[in-house]
Amino acid sequence: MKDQIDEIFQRAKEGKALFQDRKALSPEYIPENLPFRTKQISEIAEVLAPALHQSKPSNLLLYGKTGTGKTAVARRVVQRLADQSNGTIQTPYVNTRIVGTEYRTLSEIAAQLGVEVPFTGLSIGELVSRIFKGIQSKGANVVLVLDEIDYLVNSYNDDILYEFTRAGERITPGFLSLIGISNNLTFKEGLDPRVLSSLGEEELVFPPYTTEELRLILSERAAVAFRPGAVPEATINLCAALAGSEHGDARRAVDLLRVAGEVAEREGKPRVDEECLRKASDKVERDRIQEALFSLPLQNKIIILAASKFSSGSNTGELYLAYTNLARKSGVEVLTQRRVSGIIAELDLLGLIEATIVSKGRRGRTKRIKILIDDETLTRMAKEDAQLLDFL
DNA sequence: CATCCACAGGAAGGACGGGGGT
DNA sequence: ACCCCCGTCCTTCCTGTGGATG
Repeated sequence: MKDQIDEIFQRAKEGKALFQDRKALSPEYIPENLPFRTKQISEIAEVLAPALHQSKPSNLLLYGKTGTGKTAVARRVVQRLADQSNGTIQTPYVNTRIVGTEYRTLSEIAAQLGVEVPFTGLSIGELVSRIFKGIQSKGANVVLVLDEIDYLVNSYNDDILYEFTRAGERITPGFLSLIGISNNLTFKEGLDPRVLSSLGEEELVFPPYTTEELRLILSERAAVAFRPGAVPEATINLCAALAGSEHGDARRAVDLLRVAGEVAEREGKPRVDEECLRKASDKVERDRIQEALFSLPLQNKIIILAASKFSSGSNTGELYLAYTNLARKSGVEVLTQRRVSGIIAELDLLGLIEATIVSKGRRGRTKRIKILIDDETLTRMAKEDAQLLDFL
């Protein structure tokens, strides 16, 4: 018994020695140095520079896949701009996908500008005019960063962008410039031409990091985050390779390294070896699935359970029938096939099931559906929900 | 080689709940 | 008190379609 206790404490002591600054691997951390992005940084800085002598900078559009440094670069440059302006320039930042809706995007902007608005109840138009009024009354200059702007445009429309791109007419002494960040290279297609020509005054593309670049980024971060020698080079290489094969996403690479460190810590290993990394890779994926699964609405859960009855996969018609039975049995309202078809598409997007369109010629066209979740996880999900207990 | 199945998935709109302004 | 707005889920109605089959 004594040995066991000592062992745990010993692990904790060693584990503590593994990390020296864990924050350096957190998703919000913006490193002092942003490698391989000097060109983008200076271009953005040049576009924004006129702001410091009171003239409106061009609007700017940043493109690039997730984890290519768009957000970090934009935030860093904009923050410096705000610092240099002695408080004359405000730089609100909103990630439209994270806040979720048009309304919340606007109220978040308002909040960051110090404009008080109720968190619901107003019309979009009212919110927009309050924001403009607020800016106007303070005589402020604003450089607004809208992250994942493609989400906003695709889920809603470009009305908000239209308002902001013609803000010049409504804010007379100051200005409002827009930096849009998009993961999607084709999102411009759905844009109103007037918005496009204004928003796209300047454009900048962020290419994915190569495996070699990821390797350098990771070792730089590791040097800050971990005690010297805690992360062997082979681990860094593997981590870069894993993330590199998935479109050069630096955020994911860093996240993976952090989890690997936590695994090593928990297991009391003296260093973060390749095995830790592989375990971390599994864990990240499992966590993602579990998170998505457990937070599903009831109907979606029932559909997943219905899908799980077909061990070799099913199609939309079959699944709908099974779902209907299941829902009836538990006294839950039965949705239409159209809705179920929509939910199937959502579940596919979440990676919880795999749905591929197949054509069976004269016997129609449907989706071949397979669940990607093991029974054990599924059972745990059903146990969480009182209404689903019967299905076990 | 046209046909026709079994759906896919877009468009519009409705019910409902949370919350305004005046 | 009354009417308005938004977001979330759904429904209804609809047009579109890959390819085995007759």
